[in-house]
Amino acid sequence: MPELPEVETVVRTIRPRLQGRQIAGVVHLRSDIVRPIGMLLTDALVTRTICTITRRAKRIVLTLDDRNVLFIHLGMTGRLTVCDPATEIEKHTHFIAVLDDGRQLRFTDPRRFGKITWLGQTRENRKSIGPEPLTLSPARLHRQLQSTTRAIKTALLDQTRIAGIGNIYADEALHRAQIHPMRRACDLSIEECRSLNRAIKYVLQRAIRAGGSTLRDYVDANGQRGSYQQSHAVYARTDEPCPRCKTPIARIVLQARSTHFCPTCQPAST
DNA sequence: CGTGGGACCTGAACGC
DNA sequence: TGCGTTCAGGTCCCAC
Repeated sequence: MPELPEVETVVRTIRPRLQGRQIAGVVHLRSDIVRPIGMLLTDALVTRTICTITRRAKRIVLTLDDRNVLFIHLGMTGRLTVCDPATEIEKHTHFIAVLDDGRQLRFTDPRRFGKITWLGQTRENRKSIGPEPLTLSPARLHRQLQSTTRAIKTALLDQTRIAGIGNIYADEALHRAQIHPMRRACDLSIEECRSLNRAIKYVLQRAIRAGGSTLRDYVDANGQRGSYQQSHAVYARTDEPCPRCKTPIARIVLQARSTHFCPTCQPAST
């Protein structure tokens, strides 16, 4: 569900409620969403203070006062909320941390693609996560795309190449840069990479400003929906007119993911 | 090593 | 009403 802008929005809305709070208790309702598999976080978390809450790609990063680190990945349907203890516990709530102010941090995730990963003091992540798109240079993007013949859309979804872009923002950025999603990544010129880099930053920043895109489940830590879906040019707009040229938006399936583009603005060959 | 395809889950929307 | 199918903001694993 959540891509970089949604995760960033959750982090920004949850930070004032979490930062500096001490963890008073932990409830595991399902331990199989924790990595290492089945680890109980009680001993690691209780009496610890949450120092910082930040984002790395699509992961939420909690740093504790003992310098240990916890990653939270929301998967497709994960929600992280801070609520009053009297609030009814939603179905599919898998983990609760009770805070020293009495409120509760709750992790809810119907599809269970989300995970809470205990990193401890480990600095590096097993599989390297690619560079952050908001601070990426056109030259670096070009380099990241040079080494693969896969479709550019597929390359943008590869989190080891660039981290944080998902199905919505890949389609939106490619439309803005006027690049066909099936073009080979290694065939993009430096000029096209410059344009794509600008487009990626533009859509991600605009989406963050709008609080993300809510198509189904996504809400921020206060339960608020995002509004960027209203600005989508192509995503989930099959057959609607392209906002630039009015050609009906096409939908194809690429890597089992639906892909939306304008056949006129995004030509298959240059 | 790089790549494509299926697997992992639940629930909402739709067609019959 | 009810049942079957399809689809969904994401990775992960496993044959080629």
